[in-house]
Amino acid sequence: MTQPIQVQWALLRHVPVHPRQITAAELTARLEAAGIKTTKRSVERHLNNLSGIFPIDANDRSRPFGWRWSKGAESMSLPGMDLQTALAFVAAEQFLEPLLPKSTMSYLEPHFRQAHSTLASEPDTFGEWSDKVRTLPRGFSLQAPDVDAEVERTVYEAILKNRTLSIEYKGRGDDAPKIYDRINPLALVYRDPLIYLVVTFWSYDDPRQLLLHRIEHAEMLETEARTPEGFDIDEYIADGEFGLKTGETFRLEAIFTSDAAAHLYETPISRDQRLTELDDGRVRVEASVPRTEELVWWLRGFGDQVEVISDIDN
Amino acid sequence: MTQPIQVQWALLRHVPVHPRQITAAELTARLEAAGIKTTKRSVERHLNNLSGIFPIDANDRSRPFGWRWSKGAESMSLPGMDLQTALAFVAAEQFLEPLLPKSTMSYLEPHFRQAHSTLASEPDTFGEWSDKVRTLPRGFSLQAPDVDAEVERTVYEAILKNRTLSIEYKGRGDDAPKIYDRINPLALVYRDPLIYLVVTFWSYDDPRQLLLHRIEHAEMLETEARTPEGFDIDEYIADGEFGLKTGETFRLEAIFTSDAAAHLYETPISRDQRLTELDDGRVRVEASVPRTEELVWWLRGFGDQVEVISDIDN
DNA sequence: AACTGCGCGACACTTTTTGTCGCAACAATG
DNA sequence: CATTGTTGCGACAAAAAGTGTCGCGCAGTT
Repeated sequence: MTQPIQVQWALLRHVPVHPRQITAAELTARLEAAGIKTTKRSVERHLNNLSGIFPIDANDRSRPFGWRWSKGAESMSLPGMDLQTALAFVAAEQFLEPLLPKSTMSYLEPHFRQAHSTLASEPDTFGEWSDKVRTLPRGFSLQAPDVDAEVERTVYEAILKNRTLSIEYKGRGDDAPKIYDRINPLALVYRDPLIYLVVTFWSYDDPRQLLLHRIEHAEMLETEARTPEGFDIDEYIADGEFGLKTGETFRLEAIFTSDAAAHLYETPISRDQRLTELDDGRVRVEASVPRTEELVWWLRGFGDQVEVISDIDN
Repeated sequence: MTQPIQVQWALLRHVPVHPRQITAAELTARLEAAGIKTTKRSVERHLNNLSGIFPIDANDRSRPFGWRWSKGAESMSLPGMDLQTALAFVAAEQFLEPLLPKSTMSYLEPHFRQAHSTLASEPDTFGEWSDKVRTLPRGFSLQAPDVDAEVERTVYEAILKNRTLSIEYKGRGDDAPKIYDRINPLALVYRDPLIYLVVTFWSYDDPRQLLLHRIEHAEMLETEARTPEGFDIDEYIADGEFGLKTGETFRLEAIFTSDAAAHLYETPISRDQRLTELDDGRVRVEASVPRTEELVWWLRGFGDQVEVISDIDN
């Protein structure tokens, strides 16, 4: 017979979070599949028991009771979070905030909360940890649009299960959403605060991009999605579809003012970067880098603090 | 009497990860403090038991056995990770990779691994999830320096416990590290892939910045650290110490080419942004934004695709 | 009104857990 | 090298918890 803790542990792991739920019978089957043999009755008893210790509860509106983790349930990690991990999470949280839409962040929220409470409960700490940690993201941050949580859930599930979708999509400038039926989700591309869904319509083969936050409603269909022959997300991106054409590697030569060059000592452009201080105090930089839009952007950002010698515009 | 699962759970939470360890006696005390009354013997028995189910083991070299989570122990979260959370972690991982030094990322690693295995074991999935998710970080990415793991651990602990440090620091251009004794760690600032440690030396009051990856060795001392009167990390940053002076909010007016303006429809500069399409197809943008370096950088990045009308240089 | 599926109490039985005691192994000490 | 204090752990009996099975009664549904 399996040890009770094992059973309980398995149960805790198989109970889903709030909106979803699972019946005792289903749980019994899952445990069976995982190699743990029990009866439904025992599962019921365990669940009742555990609900007193962990934030899980039964939804007794649906007749075969639906078990689930309570709404605001904290995440608990094993092994318990240590100080370093907690700080890493705090930094991650601050960096990600402008990069991910709120709804996506909300899934990480329990982990961030756990990090906070770990730091707060660390013995011998003095003063507020939150007065001591800051993140300064580089770059200008734009306002992130919100993604509908339900849409996000459905789309994610469809893409992983390779199913077609029926969606209501409101393009820029459209007054009312249009309905698209039988679209094939191919890939999900996170671009700063935007999430793109790469799809094909119907039985067409040319991939299109949809913005996740413009999808107003989504429904997963039963039909399996069709991926056009030879589609490869990396190739698709490399083709410049997201304005990110990756060119060949070339030798960049530029002269930076000493201020502008300062951080190149800490964070080189490339592994083979060479810095030479010139007589006038400026710094000559040589490095092999791929010819990308991002590079051009980066260099332009310096304004007249940098003089580019090699031909970057191609 | 407390339920056995509660005891076991508490034990699992209090056992530290590999390099650190804890004795059965100490654990008993901790549980006692947490309101769980048991005997050392029971704790021992539980630990022995749990070690068969979870990756925890006893270091039997030290005489009072030291219990700990095994070296490569996977992280296990409760509630179990669902699909959405797993995808959020994957996106987070890809975004953070260029932003955090390796050693910091390594603390998040177990969670990323858990996300991967969640996605891999999701039932009914078709094809590889990793062929379907990509992140395109904006901005040019530089090479991140590595931080010594031991240094990171020590510094983090010292800053949270408000203790002084003794460090060996090798400044840029220095041949050999210099030793600084009795420095007071004040704050930790994450700046893209760099981590700054804001400190004061000795009994001086002016804060200085050290780069974490330039610290070659660190030792936490017993003495309590001294924070200079009135030090506030936010003020310190706002003073422009990290090249991020935050100016007052002003009205930005600029004309973008329609290509460059495209994403402003999705991600506005500010909540009050107003876009007007001009007769020549270009787009006039008006928005209230704080006058920052980052803004100037961002605008310069567009090159001649944008014509700035308001005076941004102050 | 009859039916059906489900939660749950009850029961007898099995397995775990618990506190206590004591022994053997070990480490440090004189 | 004997000694002394500590530590892990086996043993044991009592207490508690977990298990499989059965069947009653409560809600929806037909």
